Amino acid sequence: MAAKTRQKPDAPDASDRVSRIREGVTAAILEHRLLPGTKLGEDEIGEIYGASRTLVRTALQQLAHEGIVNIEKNRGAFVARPSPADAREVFEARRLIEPTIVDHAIDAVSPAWLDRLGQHLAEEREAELRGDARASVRLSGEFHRLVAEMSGHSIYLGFLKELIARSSLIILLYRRHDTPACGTDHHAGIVTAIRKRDKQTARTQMLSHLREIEAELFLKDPAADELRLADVLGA
Amino acid sequence: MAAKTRQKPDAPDASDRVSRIREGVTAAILEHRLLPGTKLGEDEIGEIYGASRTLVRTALQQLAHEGIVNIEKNRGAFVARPSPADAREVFEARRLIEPTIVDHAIDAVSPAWLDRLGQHLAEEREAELRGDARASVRLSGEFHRLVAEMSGHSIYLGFLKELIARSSLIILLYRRHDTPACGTDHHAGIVTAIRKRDKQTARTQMLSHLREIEAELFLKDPAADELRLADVLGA
DNA sequence: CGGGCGAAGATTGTATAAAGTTTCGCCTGT
DNA sequence: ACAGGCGAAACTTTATACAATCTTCGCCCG
Repeated sequence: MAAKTRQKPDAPDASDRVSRIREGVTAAILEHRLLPGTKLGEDEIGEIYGASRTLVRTALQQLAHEGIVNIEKNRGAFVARPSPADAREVFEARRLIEPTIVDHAIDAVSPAWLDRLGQHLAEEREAELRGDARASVRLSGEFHRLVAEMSGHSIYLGFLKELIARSSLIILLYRRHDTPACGTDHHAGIVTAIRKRDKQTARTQMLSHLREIEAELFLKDPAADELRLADVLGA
Repeated sequence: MAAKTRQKPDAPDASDRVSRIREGVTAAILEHRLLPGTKLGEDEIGEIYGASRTLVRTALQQLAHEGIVNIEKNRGAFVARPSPADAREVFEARRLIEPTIVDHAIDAVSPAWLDRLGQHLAEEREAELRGDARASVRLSGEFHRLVAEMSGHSIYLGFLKELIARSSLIILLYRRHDTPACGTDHHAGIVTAIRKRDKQTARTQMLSHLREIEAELFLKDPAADELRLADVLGA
């Protein structure tokens, strides 16, 4: 009895309006269209999405919980600006979690998933050739998320979603050179290892991939973020 | 310039009313006063804390994001009832993260922290002797949280807070025997290893501690939760 | 006597309005 | 000319009112 005729629980963010707002803002941040420190006014966003401030506020609170938005009391919401210390923590956490995620993904491997991964690699290559930096950044993050979804481990997936979003901000703030193409080949190597169900190689590749991304960052003094932001805004 | 005269960022939940609600409900769940499946009506909670529904709603949404409350559309908020699969995921994540946290805690060890740990162990023993099951459950979780705070790793701390809260629900739902005293000695052993700055032993003890907790659980069929809930309610 | 339909009650979702806080410009006084 | 303070505007915060939805209980029909 009590048939589960409710809406599918695995579609937590599909049609409701607050999720549309949340995903819209998230996408803008992940694609580096919204810069750290940008103010996110409630009226402003509400008008864009045709929603009242109540819904906007809900979305912003969720984003704050995910760590990509800071809400300052009586001042409003701003795109987060992770400190170098935050950056180190985020990447340490990723180095801990993602190798394990790859393990699980290999356990759950299936033709459908392999198709999906191959398709994703194609999209990444295409965006690369097109020189579409925004799409490249977004797809680069989505690759890691895809592997996490594949693993079927919902808790790791939730954690990694947060870490990826923060990583996007960190890379924007602290990368040394403009290296948009960093790591496309790495992803291909990881997929190859997954295809072969070679856990050891997959773990190692994921780990070194993350290390290389972090090595590209300049995480020294806490004033660097202001410098970097000035750079971006001046451009 | 721009002196950081804002309210301390490390006191994110001290005086504002929504945090009081959130922490009140969280404490009730952690102490097993609120059972899984219990409905959390907005008016009901609002009246208890003397707050309007707006604030209650905010608090419930935060708790939902932490995974200890489920919000069903047009039906309301309920104390979460983790499935056996959820339980396995939670403990796997803890086995992955907590040994690393202990490592960091040992790096950050100081007399003040050792005092704090010793004091906590004393509280746990006292609650044990007193036979205060609620306090025991709460303190048992707080021990792990304390170690995470000690590590100074804010991301791991955030993740672990979620995992601890869910663990409390899981233990309530799935433990075999009524074993309230499970693991007090384990905690003492971990603290001893921290005192000696013996990372290897500390990691091992933490890992076996978590394994033993999970071994006490009965994570078989998905119908067990209903049985278990009926048990508790009948008492 | 059991099952299904329907209306009333209750509860949540959303919007709007009132209240409090911060910020920024402007004006005055030195 | 410049420092300091006053005041208005804009924004966030909180509360309340309205609309939509679900649940429940009673009643009617089979």
